[in-house]
Amino acid sequence: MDSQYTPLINNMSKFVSLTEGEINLFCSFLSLKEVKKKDYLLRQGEVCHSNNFVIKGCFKAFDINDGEENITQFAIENWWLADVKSFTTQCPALFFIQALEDSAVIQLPYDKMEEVYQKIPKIERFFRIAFQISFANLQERIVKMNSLSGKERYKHFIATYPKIEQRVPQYMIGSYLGLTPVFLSNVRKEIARGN
Amino acid sequence: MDSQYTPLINNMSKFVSLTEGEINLFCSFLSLKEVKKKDYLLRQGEVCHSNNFVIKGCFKAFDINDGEENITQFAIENWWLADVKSFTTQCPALFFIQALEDSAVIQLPYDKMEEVYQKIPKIERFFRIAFQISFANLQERIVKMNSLSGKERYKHFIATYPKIEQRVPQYMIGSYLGLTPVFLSNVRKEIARGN
DNA sequence: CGCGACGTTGATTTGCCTCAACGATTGTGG
DNA sequence: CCACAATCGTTGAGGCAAATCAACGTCGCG
Repeated sequence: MDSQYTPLINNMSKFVSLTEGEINLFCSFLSLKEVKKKDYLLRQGEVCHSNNFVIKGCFKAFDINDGEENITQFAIENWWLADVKSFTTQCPALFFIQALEDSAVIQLPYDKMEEVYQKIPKIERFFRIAFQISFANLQERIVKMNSLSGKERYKHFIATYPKIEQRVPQYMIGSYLGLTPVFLSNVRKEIARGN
Repeated sequence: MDSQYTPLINNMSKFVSLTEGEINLFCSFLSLKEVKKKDYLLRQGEVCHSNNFVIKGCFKAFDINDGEENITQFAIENWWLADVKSFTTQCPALFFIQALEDSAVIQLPYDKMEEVYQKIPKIERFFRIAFQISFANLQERIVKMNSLSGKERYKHFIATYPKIEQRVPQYMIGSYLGLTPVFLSNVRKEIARGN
């Protein structure tokens, strides 16, 4: 086992231990997709046909409201990324997903999920755990959105996701945090002097 | 099968179909807990030992920040409720969970989860689906928190959760939406005249 | 080189909060 | 069964955090 899918297998081995046979079978459902900078992995209104695991590059997931883009998620190497609602129910996607760098993802297609779960129940276990943890993380994020000021949210972000802070423009971090670029610039100036 | 656990079994049958034997086995892991109005199902700092399914009454989940309570979730009949992070990792809970009415929940204990998943894999499938959908819903909630004004968030809330709006005080809905009672009162007045 | 993308700065505006006071309703003990 | 205290919602005045508007400097890139 030393394929292009190794990073994904390593990620899953955190929660489930797959046999050689299971790994080979699982990999037969996967495919690799490269996405050039500024290209879209998904557009609002389309159906999200696959769950994606980032092995290279960086993405943003966002919607557009009154012409303003509103980022809800970043994803870099070893993150899963999808419009989960659209992927789950095969309804039109709420989000655009766009590459911020030349990127690559491993794709797990919706129409193979039932077969995957049936043939390799450990995969369903993996996603049970992954979604459970992801849910807990979103809950914490909501708490912070409601209880912290803009400056506090920014400080928390750069402490929590230093790798993202280095790779994406400030104004996108602002969008993720619900702050304008102008305000974020002022916050950064304040922080630069001692808080 | 016509026990006190029927509402829970009905809820789970939306996603998985259990045999008579599986139902009986599953029910052997459950217990019923009554919670009087204003009593706590969980306190911040405690470990969340069970996942709870509300069969009667109403709860709020909140944390306290600078003495201000900050509600992140309501739960009424047929909702699941837990501090998911604490339940998952058995770390100290971030949330208080308090009954707003005389209530009752069915409890599924953490230390039985592995056994349940092993003996009844369909249960793990159920929670995979449930957490996946819950995750999608939280993602949508974050989008709305970032893109809607206070008035819009309130209008969306009462349209989406009319039953909760009728049962809990306005100021708690405000807390859930990140708004003060004073501001919410003004918003309601505006809405009462035609928007 | 020239243009677009990005960050910064200053001036002004606004959405929402804080503070304070006041009804209305509910509940509770005497 | 009444008196009194909590609880909850409302109203008005004033204040602050963050948005908007506008202009400008810098950098990278076609």
